[in-house]
Parts: sequence; C-alpha cells; structure tokens
Amino acid sequence: MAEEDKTSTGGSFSPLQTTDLVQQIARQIGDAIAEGRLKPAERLNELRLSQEFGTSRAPVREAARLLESQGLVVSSPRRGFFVRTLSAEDLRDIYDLRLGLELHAAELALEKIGDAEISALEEQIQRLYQLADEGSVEEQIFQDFVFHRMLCKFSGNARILKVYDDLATDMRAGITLIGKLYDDPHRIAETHLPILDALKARDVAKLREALHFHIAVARDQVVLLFERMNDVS
Amino acid sequence: MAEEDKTSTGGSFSPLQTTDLVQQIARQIGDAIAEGRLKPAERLNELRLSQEFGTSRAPVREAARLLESQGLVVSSPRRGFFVRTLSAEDLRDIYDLRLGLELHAAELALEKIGDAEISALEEQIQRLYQLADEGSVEEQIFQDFVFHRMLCKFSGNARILKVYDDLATDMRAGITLIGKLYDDPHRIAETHLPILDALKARDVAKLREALHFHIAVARDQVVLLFERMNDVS
DNA sequence: AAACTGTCAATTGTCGACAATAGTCAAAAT
DNA sequence: ATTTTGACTATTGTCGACAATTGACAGTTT
Repeated sequence: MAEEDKTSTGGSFSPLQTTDLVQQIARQIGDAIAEGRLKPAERLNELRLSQEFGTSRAPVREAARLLESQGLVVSSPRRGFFVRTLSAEDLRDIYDLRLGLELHAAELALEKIGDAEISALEEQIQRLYQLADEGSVEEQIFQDFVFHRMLCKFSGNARILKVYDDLATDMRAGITLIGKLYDDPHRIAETHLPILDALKARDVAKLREALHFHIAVARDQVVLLFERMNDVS
Repeated sequence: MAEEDKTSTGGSFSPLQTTDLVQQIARQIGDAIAEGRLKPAERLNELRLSQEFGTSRAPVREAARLLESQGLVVSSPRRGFFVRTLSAEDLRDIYDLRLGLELHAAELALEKIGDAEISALEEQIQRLYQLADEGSVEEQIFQDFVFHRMLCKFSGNARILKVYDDLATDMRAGITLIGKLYDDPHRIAETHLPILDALKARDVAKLREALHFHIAVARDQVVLLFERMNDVS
C-alpha cells in the first residue's frame, strides 16, 4: 500500500527515521492497552502522560485521536479520553468479524499463493508446536496471531490486513483481560493443520470449514471465559 | 456499542449537544474528501483550514489524526497531511473487502431478521426504483449505500457496521472521482431483488450468490472505469 | 439522615507563539 | 543547458498559557 515518494535517488544510504512523536506515543499507548497496562474505562490523564513521555500535551492528544477512530479509546467531551471498555458482546462481534474476514482472506489467498507461502505457513505451525513444547504460552499466542496475519497478508489485500491488525489489538486486549487461561497449547498447534491441508489441496470448502471451526472455537472460548470472569468479579 | 454514561436521570429534557469541535471538523473534512472537494494527494493546509473553520490549528490537527487512522488522509512527517490517493488496486481491495464483509454480514443477518427488517429492505428497494424513475442518479447511489448499510446493521454486529462505514466513505470517494458514469439506474434497482428474495426464502446459498454477483459487478465496473479514467488523463 | 447547593481544585479544550524544516526560486558553476 | 548552491518563504511540530468545565467535597437545608 502506497510506498510513497521516497526521495531517495537510489543511493546506498537508508533514510534515517524521523522521530514522529505522535506515532510513537500512539503505539506505546496502544500497546499499553493491548497488554492491559491501561485498563478499560481508565482515564488518560493528558498531563501525566505528557510528562511521562517528556513532551507537551499536544502530541499526546493527537495520539489519542489516532487511537480514537481505531476504537481503542473513546472521547467524552470535556471529560477526556478513556480506554474503551470491552463487553462480552464486543468480543463476540470482534471474533465474528474476524471469522468473516479470514474466511474471505483465505479464499482470496488460495487463488494466489505458491509453494513459498505455503512453506512459510508450515514453518509457522512448526513454531507453534515448538512453543507448545517449551511451554511458552504467551509467545505462542503471539505467534498464533502471526500465522493468521500471514493468511490475511497472502490475500494480497492491504485493506483486509489493516482490518485484521485493528482486530488483533482488540483480541490481544481481550485475552490479556481474561488472563492466561487457555487451551492446551498442543491442541492449539494441531488445529492449524487442517487449514494448511486445505490450502495444499486447494480445497475451498475444506478451507472454509477448517477456518470456521478454528475461529469459532476461539471465539466461544474467549467469550465464555470473559463472561465467567465478569460473573465472578 | 457502549451507549456510554448518559448523566440524564430520565427527565424530560434532552441533553444539549456539546459542540465537539474536533468531531465536527473531522466530519466536514471527511465529507469533503468523499465528495471530491478535496482531491487525492492534496495537501491539508492547517492554517488555511483553521481560518475557514474559525478555529486555531490544534483542533484541525486532531481532526486530521482522526482521519488518518481511518485511512482517509496520510501524514508525512514535517510535510503535513495529504488526502490519500486512490489507485485502481486500492479500489479493488476496498470492494473485495466489502464483498467478504457483506457476505458475512448477510449470513449473520439471515439468522436474526424478522418481517420488520425485511419490509424495511423492501421499502428501500422501492426507493431505488422510484429514484431511478426520477432520474436522481446521485441520490440513488446514496440510497444504494443505505440499503447495504441496513444489511450490515441487521447483522447485529457493531464492528461490521463500523468497517462498512469506513469502506463506504472510500467507495463514495472513488465513485466521485470517476464521475457520474454509471449503470442503468433501473438495472441497479433490479439487481437488489435477488438479495431480498434469498433473504425471504432464508436461503444462505442463494443469498451468497446474489450478493457476490451484485458486489462483484459493482467492483469490476468501478475498477474498470477508474482505470479507463486514469489512462485518459 | 438524606438531598440539595455552593465552592474549589483538577483537567480539558483551545489558543497564539516560536523554532525547525521543507519547498521554491534565482544565481552561480559546471 | 543542466546541475548545484544558497538564500527566502511557507508551513509544520511542539510548546506553554489561559479560560471553561467537570467532579468532589463540605456546608446547609429539610
């Protein structure tokens, strides 16, 4: 997507990164939300944040606006910015959208991927197994996201990838909220195999079925755990 | 989606709307982009805009940030904000995403809509016919968007609706760019009927097929016209 | 005691200012 | 003639300041 006008004339130097304060701040706040360091409904105190970042309030506010239309924070006039709250319904919506998105992405990908891409996916599944062996649950969750992101990327549709990335942040936040309660890591790795098989076989129906199962299970589990968590508290 | 904490205590007064400068500015700029009043790659001159709005630059910049993560404008450090350019590829991506989104939305909707919703859709198609008779092409395009938005809304998934709205802005911008070259208005109205029929019959396969056809045709037409336009200029 | 009212500190929304940078245009050099 | 250099201007990125508003708390009334 839009590789922009690199003013580079083909020389051997790489452009030094422009600091871009706002983007940096937005990423940090976004990560903090995804990782649960900023909790739902928590208010973003502009002054405090700006002091932590060592800047003035202006870039912090702009970063907050960025996150706002991404849905990560909501603004209430004269009251400020708040970390958006996640309800079980929200999570269901998020996973349902992801389901539709990935079904479509995979279908598109099926038509254009070659051996290289399939190998990459296979490697990624290997990684999931490896992490299951090592017991690195956190890292496995992250690499799971990477797998599905690859699928979206292989659709060749930049817009789909962008929506996936937005969703991923929310899913991460949801999982973080729930805590590390999760399925058996080996089973998680395994459930990716049917997807790969269907891709290899170029079988659309099987692919849809495998993905549908995979994501619906994740959805139901996350929603269930989330509801249970809320009932307790 | 988070109806927020209305401080209203159930009295008979409705809360007066807080001006919310930033949102207002963002909407105006967004509309200007969708309507082609701000052309692709055009620079957003902050000073000029702030003067037009009668404000300072701060709220304009925040509005631009809002639009940025929505993808409507891009920011280049130290160079400012620019209206994003649309390539034929971008448009194809947009319509392909819309296709996947709406297929899924419709499938979800199928499970939960009742007679009231179906009637509403039927009415909307009536409106399309009426506008075709009147020759109101512009308005028909808009009401076409409304029809598909209803479909997304009936999915009951707020997140899907949000993505659709984002896409709609881009599609509008694309159509505006192309100009009013378009299909026969009556045919456009007609192609909505199979969708309605499938919904009435609660037939998922037919529904998918009808939608797929409908949207794919729109996609191919828009992309074709867009490419043709670019070749000429 | 409960509800209401007035006061006050904390925080936001917005502004104008200023340094740093990018683009422009003409003059100089090759 | 094309390219390079060097000022100059327009514009951005960021800051600190200030008025307006909110939420909290205490005092007052019923």
